[in-house]
Amino acid sequence: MPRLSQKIGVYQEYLPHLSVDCVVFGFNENGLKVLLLKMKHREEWALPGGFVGQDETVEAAATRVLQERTGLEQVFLQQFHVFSDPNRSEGNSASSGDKQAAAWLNQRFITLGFYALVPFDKVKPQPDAISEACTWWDVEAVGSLLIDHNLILKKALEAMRLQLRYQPLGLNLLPAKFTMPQLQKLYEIILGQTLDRRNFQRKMMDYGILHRLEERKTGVAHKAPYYYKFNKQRYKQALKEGLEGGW
Amino acid sequence: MPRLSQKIGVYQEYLPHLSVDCVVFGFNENGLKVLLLKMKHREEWALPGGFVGQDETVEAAATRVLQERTGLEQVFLQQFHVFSDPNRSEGNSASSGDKQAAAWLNQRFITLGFYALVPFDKVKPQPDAISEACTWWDVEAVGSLLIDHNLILKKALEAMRLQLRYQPLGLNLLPAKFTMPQLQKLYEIILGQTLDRRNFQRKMMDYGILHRLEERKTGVAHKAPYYYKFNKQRYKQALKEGLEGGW
DNA sequence: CTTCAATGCGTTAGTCAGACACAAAGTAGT
DNA sequence: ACTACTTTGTGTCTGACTAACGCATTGAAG
Repeated sequence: MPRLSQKIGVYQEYLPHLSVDCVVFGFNENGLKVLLLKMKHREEWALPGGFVGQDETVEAAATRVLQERTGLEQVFLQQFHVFSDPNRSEGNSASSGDKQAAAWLNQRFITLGFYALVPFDKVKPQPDAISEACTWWDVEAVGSLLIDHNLILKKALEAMRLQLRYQPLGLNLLPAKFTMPQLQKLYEIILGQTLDRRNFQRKMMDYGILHRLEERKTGVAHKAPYYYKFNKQRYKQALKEGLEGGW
Repeated sequence: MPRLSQKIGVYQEYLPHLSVDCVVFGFNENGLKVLLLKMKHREEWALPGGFVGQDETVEAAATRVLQERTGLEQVFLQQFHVFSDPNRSEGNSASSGDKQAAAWLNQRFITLGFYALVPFDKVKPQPDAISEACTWWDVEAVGSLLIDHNLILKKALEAMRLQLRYQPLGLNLLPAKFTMPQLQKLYEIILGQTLDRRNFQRKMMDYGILHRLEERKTGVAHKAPYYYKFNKQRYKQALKEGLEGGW
């Protein structure tokens, strides 16, 4: 019975009771987006998720899930919370025809929440075997999600906005060369509020993680903005040490 | 992972591959302390840890571990990181006589890091079944710990100091009534730097989470300081909303 | 009752964020 | 080509907050 053992083998590759869920954020001019999956035979949409291999770090597992859904190799990934309510999957028993699959899916799962920041326009959302769709949703327009995924999304948003206060952001979301208005738009969309153009520029430049190029953007209406790029060394340093003094 | 705060022979009560480790911080006049266990037949000290029950949240598991080691019921507990390097327990195979125990302990473990803030003088450290000692260590004096526990401790310190910037702290570490110098000492010890007495007082009072009592401390040399207590309602509100504006 | 260390309260200078003004640049329409 | 309009680059002002420090008060010790 090679088929059966193969199937069993698939799940045996993973650690039981443990899953990862990824809140994948992207942004375009219309707002902050999150990548969601529509499961077959289910009403609700869900966060892309997966399991942890026997010999894999949880970061690697999340990266793998992300690679499969978005095609992206290098993304900014951050673990932010562990969700472990024993009843979190209440009322969501799996109804697969495959008994092995059903048994696996009906376990109690403790899930590790990750959020990722990805370049919206470089992502080609791809559904997995058990999904019929995989698309971007406006964060504001997300309805009722599977299990506790609404809670996971909410926590991810909080964690990301908090992190924005003391860590730089943008290296993994913007092109190598970008303009100040682009960067500001990113911050505004993530924070959900408008910011003063001039104060924003001063603050960002004072952080010392940006370098202005001589080159200006061409082909745009009105005054051509300068291009900027991140000083990656200082950027990484700021990631470690934080941006603001505090005490 | 030869740390075990539970009885032998009941491993099926726990989820496999998953553990919790608690970095328990306390403080006294001499500095910031961390609670460590000395395992039997082992050189290194270790963080108190345990496993997650089949029907238990990870927070409940950490709380249970803490209760067993410190006797405390209500503590400030915070999850801060998941440690999942497949080789993290490299070179630390369990050598228990109990084969069942050895099999359990030699699993690969993904551990959930929690840090706790507890009132130093109310704790009665108690070793578990497989430990010969459980005592406070000065954070600065901690030597080489079991497995990756030095890394866990380092990450916990970073997470706690970061959290201090935008959340109030002290409710769970200080007596109900305390003086301003006491509170300042706490902050100085946790942050690892001295602070200006007068500016500290102003800043804390401006947060609006403190209430000064009429009562003054008695029996002290020199001028008697006022007692303060936390306004618990505002304190909890500040925990949720954060202390500083940012953007 | 003098000394002394610690506390309570206040003052000043420097820094930073927020709000806004104005000049420069580039496109589009006439 | 000229004007109108929009967007960007830079500077200024004000209020709030932080850091640094001065000084009087308190209470125990000698």
